Amino acid sequence: MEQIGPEHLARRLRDIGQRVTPQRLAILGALRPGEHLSADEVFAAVESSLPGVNRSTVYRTLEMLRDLSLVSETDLGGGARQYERIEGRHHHLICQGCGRQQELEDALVAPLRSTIFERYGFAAGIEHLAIFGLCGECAR
Amino acid sequence: MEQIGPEHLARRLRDIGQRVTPQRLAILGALRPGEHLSADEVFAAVESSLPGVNRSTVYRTLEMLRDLSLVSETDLGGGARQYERIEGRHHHLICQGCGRQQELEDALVAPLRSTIFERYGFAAGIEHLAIFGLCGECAR
DNA sequence: ATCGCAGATGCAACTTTTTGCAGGTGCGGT
DNA sequence: ACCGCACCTGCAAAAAGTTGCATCTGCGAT
Repeated sequence: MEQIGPEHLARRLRDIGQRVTPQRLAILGALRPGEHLSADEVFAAVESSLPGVNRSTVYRTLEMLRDLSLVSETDLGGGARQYERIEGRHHHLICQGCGRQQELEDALVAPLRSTIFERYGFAAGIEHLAIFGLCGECAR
Repeated sequence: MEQIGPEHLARRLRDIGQRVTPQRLAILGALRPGEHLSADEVFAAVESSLPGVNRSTVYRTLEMLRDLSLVSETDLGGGARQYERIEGRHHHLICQGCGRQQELEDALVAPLRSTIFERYGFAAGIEHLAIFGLCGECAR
């Protein structure tokens, strides 16, 4: 059971050589594992706890957090991308027929990661994959 | 060696129950395997061969072609998504350190597709994966 | 060949995301 | 405790992508 607090986040940022700013704490604090938010929703949440924050700061910070693998960014083609704090790898199967989503355990994806490393020496991230296709029902 | 012409594309569209329109032929015709274009570049190309086409038509058509797996859509985080005609599956390894791209054969990804199908009965597309991470050089 | 209509397109407004730049601020070094 | 400056942020404008609606058009049925 991991407790997350401002100091925890601050340490995590500092550990990876990033500056700790109120904006970043607020943005990271607005995200939690298992909850998908759009950039705009993040903005709204941050705005209430720290008025005056700019949209572009939210976008830039989310981009940075994505690059650091602290946050996943997923484009479900629905007009706005979804952001989520990463706490352990997981993936989604998205049916293009009915739109339903299903979680996919990382165990199935892990072999791909290792194969890629063996074959290319490439350390693949693959923190959060969005795999599109057709579910059993819709395939018929 | 596959020859592609307007009639070929038309047949392909009709086969999957889609209407054949000059706009669609032009858009599909502007794309070719191995060449990544942004939506705007597609628009420019189409515009010259078929003046008056609207941007939103380009976006809507690209979206449809993506859903039909005729075209791949990839977000390389560089401001605009890249589109490419699919002729056989292939994937990319993208290094977040140096930005270099490397092709990844589908053979390595195919097992994931089958595992997902066995386990969930889900027919995954995965036509064109963009996998981020660190190449051998940058990992050091 | 013609008709009818579901599906496509053009248009315009709107939302979402990116970018250049000027000023502000965290934090390592003193 | 204070300085300096590289890194951040806010701002404003532009670029990229989406949507609602009225009109148009491919194509199956007549």
